[in-house]
Amino acid sequence: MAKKLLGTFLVHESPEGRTAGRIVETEAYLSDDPACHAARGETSRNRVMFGPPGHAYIYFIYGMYHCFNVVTAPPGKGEAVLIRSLEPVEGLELMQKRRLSHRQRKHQHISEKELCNGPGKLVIAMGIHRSLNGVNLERGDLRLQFPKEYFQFKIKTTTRIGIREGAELPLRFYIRDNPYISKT
DNA sequence: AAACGGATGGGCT
DNA sequence: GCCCATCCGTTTG
Repeated sequence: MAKKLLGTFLVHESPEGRTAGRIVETEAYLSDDPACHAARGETSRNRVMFGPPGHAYIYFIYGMYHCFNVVTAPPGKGEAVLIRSLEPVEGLELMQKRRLSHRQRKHQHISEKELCNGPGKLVIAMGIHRSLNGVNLERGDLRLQFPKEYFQFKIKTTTRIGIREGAELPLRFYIRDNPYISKT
């Protein structure tokens, strides 16, 4: 599913406006994987990971940021895919405004490449709020939209970023040669 | 260009 | 009390 989500569009219709991006980098977190929040059973934080697939799992990290995931396993299993980078497609000015408001030096410009090239960054740029934790991504303001036309790309597989346990597992995927990746 | 440390607070043992 | 699926501004080479 982490590979299958590459190329898919993430769309958010918010009161401020509409933003959209193409998913270009993902990581899988599996039920038997020590880096997975769900690996040691259900808690109040990871509850939606054990719910139906196609819903949003959003969690708070490092005291300042949120990460957005898609639940990808049948109820009870506890698996999700972290969305790590988007290629900005729509609402770039709104993305810019949201990103700048979270910075100290607010006059500086953020390049298109850096708008959504990281899990914390894309959550800010897309205006994804913690209140969207658990929503169905098939319909609603925050949704996944599968592309109407297929286009070819090659998938690069690497190890995941920012974890200790399970760091050797090949569970990070990105579109090869895409310029909007967090780290190559 | 890379390396480093501070910010900042919820989750879990 | 330690850990953490991160980002940013500053320092160093």
